[in-house]
Amino acid sequence: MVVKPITVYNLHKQVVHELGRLIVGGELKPGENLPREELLAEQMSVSRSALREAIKVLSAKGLIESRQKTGTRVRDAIYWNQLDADVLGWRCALMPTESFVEKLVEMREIIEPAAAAAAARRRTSAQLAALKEAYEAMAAATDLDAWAVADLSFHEHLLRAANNELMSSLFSVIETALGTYFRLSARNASNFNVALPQHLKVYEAVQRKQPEVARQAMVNLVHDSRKNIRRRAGKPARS
Amino acid sequence: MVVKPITVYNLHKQVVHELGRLIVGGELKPGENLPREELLAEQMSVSRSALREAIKVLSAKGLIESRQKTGTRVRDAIYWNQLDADVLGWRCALMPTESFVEKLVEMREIIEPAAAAAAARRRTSAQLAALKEAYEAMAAATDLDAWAVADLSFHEHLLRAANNELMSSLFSVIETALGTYFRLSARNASNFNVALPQHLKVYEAVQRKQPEVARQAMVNLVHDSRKNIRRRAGKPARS
DNA sequence: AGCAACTATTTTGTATTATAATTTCACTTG
DNA sequence: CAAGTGAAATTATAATACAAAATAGTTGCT
Repeated sequence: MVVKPITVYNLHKQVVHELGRLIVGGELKPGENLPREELLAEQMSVSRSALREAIKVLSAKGLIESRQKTGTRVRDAIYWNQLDADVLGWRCALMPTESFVEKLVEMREIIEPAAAAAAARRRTSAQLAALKEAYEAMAAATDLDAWAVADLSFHEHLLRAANNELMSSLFSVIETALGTYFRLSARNASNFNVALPQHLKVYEAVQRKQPEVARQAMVNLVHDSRKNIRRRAGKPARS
Repeated sequence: MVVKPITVYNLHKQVVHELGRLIVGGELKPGENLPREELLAEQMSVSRSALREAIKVLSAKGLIESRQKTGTRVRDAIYWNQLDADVLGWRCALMPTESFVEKLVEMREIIEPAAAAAAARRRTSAQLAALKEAYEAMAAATDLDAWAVADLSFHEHLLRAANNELMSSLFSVIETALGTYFRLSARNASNFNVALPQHLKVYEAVQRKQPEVARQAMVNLVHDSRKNIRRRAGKPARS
């Protein structure tokens, strides 16, 4: 049985990730110049064409800036597209400071209650049904993995029910980034489903179209889950 | 007097915008294939190299997907990077539906009160000084333009004072997008500064480090400004 | 000496061509 | 009819040449 073909064959993507990590990881500092294209291409053993495709992508993400004669230089961090999935991913993987986790959690705490309220106002019956299904999967979960999957599904369906693609897009980016720290929001294997009643309250408020009730229920939910995250993230983040 | 040199000289960027607009504007529908590179390059009068660089950028934005033999096809809208500044910009320029403006405004109403609260907790004295300066510029404004500039500056400094780059990045994207509809949030030339007292309340709460007061003041502010936006955007959005 | 105009140089931007890799699809063969 | 086989189409990569822009240096003029 063959493991996998994986002749990557998207050289420019590899280059994007390699350079992206160097920049976000701080090995290439803002203001610094990249080697000129011909050299860099040789150093990375790719053609200038492939390298340039990568450079354009990184420019689009705001990480670098090219000018003739001057060369290609790393831009200051304030210009980076912080909400780009790649940029955020590199940041999480390479600079997992406790303060940054806090920022991600803060974003989640801002979005989710608002989304719950919006969902309570605007959810369709089909979206409600999907949310119910996710909740029931959570209730039926007997192990941590099943719970985690259902939990994520619940929140995704809730966000979708808010009927604002900007909101769900933001949530998905944030959630993916947070996922790199802790696969699940549950405390441990034994009492993973302590948050079930809180999810029920959110669901019921959305079902009954009570925005403020839904918001408050979600505030309580994320407030409790923050405590868990603190406990789990505290040690590794400090190291 | 020469107007400007502007030998654009970033062909791939032009191509990005041209194709991006076609896709987001709906002229190229999801599932549809672009002409193959050689043809498309000829149609747009650019080299295949420049075209490919553009294609890579659009792929990074989630708008298209290339595969050998199959070709390059437009992806479904759920995969688009909705929070990308370009994508959002095209969306605003090409599909200015009233419902989409509502979504943008909703995002703003979620972020800004949260940012005000965070700023009240974490602002440095330097950030407070910058905020004060922006407020004073608003107070001193004698015409609409000056007011608008100072207003934007106030909100930007507030967001920066929240010390969460994800939050300020999101705000900047949203604000830019909203800017395409109405250059300013003021009602009209005569009473453009009615919101001045509300801004003062926000500033004072931030100064005194009262998060909940700051949040509530900002809620009131954005709530009022929403009414203005409705009045200004109502007509053109419906047409 | 100082300033302006020109020139040379360096680096990215664009174009062109050739070849490789991948995937689909039709076709063949057992 | 199934499984493999090969041809064709399209993107992926590479290599090369030249154009444009911006900087730095140089020259020449006052």
